[in-house]
Amino acid sequence: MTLRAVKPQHETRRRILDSAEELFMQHGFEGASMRLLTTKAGVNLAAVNYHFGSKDALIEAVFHRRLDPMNAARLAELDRLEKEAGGEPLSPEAIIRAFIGESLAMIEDGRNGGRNFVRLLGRTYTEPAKPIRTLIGRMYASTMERFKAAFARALPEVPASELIWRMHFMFGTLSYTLAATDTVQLIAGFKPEDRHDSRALQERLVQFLTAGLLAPTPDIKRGSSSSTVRRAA
Amino acid sequence: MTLRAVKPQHETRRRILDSAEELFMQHGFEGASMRLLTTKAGVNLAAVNYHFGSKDALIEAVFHRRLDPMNAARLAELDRLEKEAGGEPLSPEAIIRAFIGESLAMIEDGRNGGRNFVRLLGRTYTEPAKPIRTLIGRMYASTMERFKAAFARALPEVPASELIWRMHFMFGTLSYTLAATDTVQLIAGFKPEDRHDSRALQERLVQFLTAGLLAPTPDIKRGSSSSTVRRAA
DNA sequence: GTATTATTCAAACGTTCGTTTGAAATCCTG
DNA sequence: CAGGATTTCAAACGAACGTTTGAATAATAC
Repeated sequence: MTLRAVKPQHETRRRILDSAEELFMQHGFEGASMRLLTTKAGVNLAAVNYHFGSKDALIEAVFHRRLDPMNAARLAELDRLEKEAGGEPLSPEAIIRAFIGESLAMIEDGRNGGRNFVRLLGRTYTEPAKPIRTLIGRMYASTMERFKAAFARALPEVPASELIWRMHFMFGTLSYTLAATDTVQLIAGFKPEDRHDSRALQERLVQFLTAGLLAPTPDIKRGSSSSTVRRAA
Repeated sequence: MTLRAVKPQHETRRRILDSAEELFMQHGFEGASMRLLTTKAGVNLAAVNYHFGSKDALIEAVFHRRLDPMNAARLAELDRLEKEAGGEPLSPEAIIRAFIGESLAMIEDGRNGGRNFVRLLGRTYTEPAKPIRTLIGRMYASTMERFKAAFARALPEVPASELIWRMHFMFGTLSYTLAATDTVQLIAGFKPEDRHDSRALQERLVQFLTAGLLAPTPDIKRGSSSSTVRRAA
């Protein structure tokens, strides 16, 4: 009588991960209880402990499922660009696009939960719990090193210490944008149709971040103006 | 025998607020339990409910104590600048300084808990819990409207929709910087002495944000280049 | 078709949560 | 210094938390 389709190998695991992704995003890690989570997934309460071991292990699994491929794609894109450039340093804008492109494309993936994950990710950068912070730090370490090197090659005149701050700022802008664009609305006036248009959002972000990255640094006075920022329009 | 000094009117309230501020920052709102919180404050477990009514009311009180004066100072500074300019629109950089200056100065206030609050604030912008989000939104509404108007006057050539996005990006950079500068370290290489030097941080942020705000917009082609960002150095 | 393994399930575990209670202690006021 | 209001305190409340258990069920292998 039950017309259940063919049951994949680990359908239960996938259902749990999907629900966890969404509920962690909506209520936070502590706020999303096992009972709420398993009920939404349509599985038994004990299923999480059986398949993942613990709630903490489930949190780890949620991040590994999406973040590992995402960072791999970022590195692959950077590799592709560098191969294509044949030894020449890349343009800062191209590096920025390689980094933010992968996460922004996920915003449009409302069906498979990619959008949920991207918002969850943006929130997690400011997560207080230390185990989660170290987990995220470990998962990003190699990717950040590669991009830092790419930026350093593209901007040899910018001191390393300044570059790290600029990358910090850029990452913060992306993080906040992913997390808060359609939740917190401190500034009234957003057109709703803009929120999920990842193409337009990407262009806006690239404009903003590229300009910020290339802003004159107060320390080095190689150009004409030392500290004043020239108007663009 | 007890050599307790003069006990102010509401010493208990203040002690609770200070502990809550720090523990909410370290462990999140749900992770900081009443028992941990009251123990740290050196007060009885029931004191929070007696003085504030509930944990949620305590959270509200934590924000009101600092955020109301902070936003008032932002508006006062903006008023002062506009009076000084006598009808002329302000420079974008000056408006940015008026907005971020108040929160950055707090980073150096390690003794009175201002630093704790600023980090807590940065985290809260991506807080999942809806009551907290609406609370923060309400507390920022009028300030954001005033700054939006100031930016619009300073940048008449930027369309309103673009300006809102740029403000969104700027606020995100500030928020992430406040929250994550000395916690999450995705990019290795920070010099520790830089982290609490609010003066240097302010200059770095102003450079970055001003350049981002003034970046060429793809829509309007008033200047020479349409979309390409000119190198600054 | 039976034996073995993997998964699901309802129930209960001990702990911790935010809150309430009523009496004791302290502080103000007249 | 007496008396009333305010604040503190130890104890307990019911509810919700993550996890464990052992039997029932489903899937797989021989």
